[in-house]
Amino acid sequence: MPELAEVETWRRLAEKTALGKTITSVETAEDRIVMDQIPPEEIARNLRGRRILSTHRKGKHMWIRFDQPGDLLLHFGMSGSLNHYRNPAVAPTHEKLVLVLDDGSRLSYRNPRRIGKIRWHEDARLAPPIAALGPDPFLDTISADDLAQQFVRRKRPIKSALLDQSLFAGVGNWIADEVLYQSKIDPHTPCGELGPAQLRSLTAKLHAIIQKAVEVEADETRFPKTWLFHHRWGKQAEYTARGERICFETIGGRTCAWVPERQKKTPPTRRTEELMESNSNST
DNA sequence: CTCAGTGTTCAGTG
DNA sequence: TCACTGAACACTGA
Repeated sequence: MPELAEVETWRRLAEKTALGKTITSVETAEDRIVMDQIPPEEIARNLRGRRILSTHRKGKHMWIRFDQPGDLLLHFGMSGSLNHYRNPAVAPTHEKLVLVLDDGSRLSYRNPRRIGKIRWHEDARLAPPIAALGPDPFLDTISADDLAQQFVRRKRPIKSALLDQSLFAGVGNWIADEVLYQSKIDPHTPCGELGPAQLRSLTAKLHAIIQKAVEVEADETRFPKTWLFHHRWGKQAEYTARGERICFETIGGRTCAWVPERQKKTPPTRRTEELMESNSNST
């Protein structure tokens, strides 16, 4: 499930297993959809003999830097993953790129559904998809005040804005739904109509959820029991741990799982805050 | 057999 | 131009 937390977990895997090692050989698949800009043979030629110096991530993109200029960019799309193993007999299916390291172990990128890209760039930070990314909620702090500025007069539903990588790099469909559920915000709410208390709750939950997901290495079995996540897949799992009914609806072109009973347009917290503000203004 | 899906991009609309 | 929507992409599994 390649959203921010999964990609960060894979970056750490690469960091732990491959840092400082030299690539002795490279195996590539003949796949000109995943490797759409550079032929597999060229990627292999570029990589062979290089030493891995650092690993990086922004949003759902990760890249590896070497002892010579040129970055290897990995994007996982809907179904990709990164694996590390020693025994070639246990190789996963649909491997697209395998880096064989000087200790004999293998760092492997796979992508069964082929929506995802392996690319090469002199400087990944300047590469087209990465350069356009907004703040990453794990690397950067996103403040409620900044959001309030961004959202003035914006009418798109908050659910759709959360999926916008130029606003929240790395947030995907389940993280967006989880944030809205935990901060009790109706996913249809136009961005510009969100109150200050809602924006504070949203930013706090955004950081907390991602922090937790990374902390447990994106292992969903270790996500807190109260999360909507455990109940949002499939059609029959229609109730949260609290017994609330889950609604499935398309918003911003994606299926949104939400709980109308809990996620109201104008929650009590906002009313309270507006009263407090008008009181303090009038005194 | 049909359709939705953890993501991104691009054509099209107002 | 801008803000936004929806289809397309490739494949798997329910």
